[in-house]
Amino acid sequence: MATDEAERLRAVGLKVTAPRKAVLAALDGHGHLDADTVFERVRGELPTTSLQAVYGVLAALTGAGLLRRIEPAGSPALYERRTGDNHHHLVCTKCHTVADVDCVVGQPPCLEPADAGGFTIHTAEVTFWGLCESCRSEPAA
Amino acid sequence: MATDEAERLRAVGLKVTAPRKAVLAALDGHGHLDADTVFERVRGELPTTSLQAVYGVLAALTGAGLLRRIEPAGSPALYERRTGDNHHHLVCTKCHTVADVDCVVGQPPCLEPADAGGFTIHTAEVTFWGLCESCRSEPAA
DNA sequence: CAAGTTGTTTTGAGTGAATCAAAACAACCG
DNA sequence: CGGTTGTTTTGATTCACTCAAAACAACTTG
Repeated sequence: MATDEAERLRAVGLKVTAPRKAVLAALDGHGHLDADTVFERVRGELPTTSLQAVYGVLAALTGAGLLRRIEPAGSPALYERRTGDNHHHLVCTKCHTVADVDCVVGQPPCLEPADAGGFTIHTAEVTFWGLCESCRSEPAA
Repeated sequence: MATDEAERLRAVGLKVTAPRKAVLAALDGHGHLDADTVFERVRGELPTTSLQAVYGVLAALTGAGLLRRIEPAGSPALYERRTGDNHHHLVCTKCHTVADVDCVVGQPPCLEPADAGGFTIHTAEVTFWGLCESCRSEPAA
């Protein structure tokens, strides 16, 4: 549905613009994209869009809770459509591919530290590092 | 002990140099420092050291297992002396202060994902986000 | 302990990712 | 349809980090 994106934008009180719809569409179904890749996809159907607009849109959508932003060490920031379901990530140490994992144990936020050291915690983020299937079967670097 | 650093360098097969000893010393006791802060501290007692040397040293020591490097979203890379004990981190969403927490549940690596999705996992990294004590008592931004 | 080899540090330039700012523009309200 | 508010474009800039070549210092060997 083409208006699906417009709906979601309105629902969080954001103005409906072509770049915003295009960014939402670009991230649909596909897992984890960096700003540059989103930019390329958006350009495909909306060639006047600038990279800065994409950064602005990604920031707005992340702020509004429509997107989640993750920043695995060694990769540029990645954006994904799954939000609010407290899933976590697997990152390949070789090719930096990212996959989703569902919540590791129990209820969100999944974990409580033994001692919070005076902090008021609101989020727990878990990143698993390892080799993905295709990198494991390739000759070692 | 001034030779303590030299010992540790030799133990992992690295040449003993003044910048390396100074970097190890700069990180002693203090929790989590970025490259620039390490650079400033090293400069204090070894004024000819360049920032690039610090980057090189940090990379060498991290590679040798003498330091651990963490990269919380929104902060430059931080280095710490605790390694191999599988502890995790608390990061303040306001001031980006980092504190240590011990392993959350059971034995290292603390967690196993429900479904590894074909990945061969070797590390689990947990980051807790929240407000530190002093940021909580300050007026909100 | 002097010379050579290897690896480190300096010096200087360059990159990628992201941010900032001002002007042109478009969405939504009435 | 006109005005206000917020978005996007255009262009420059920053920050953290990396690359490369030449000068230099640590450990080894004779």
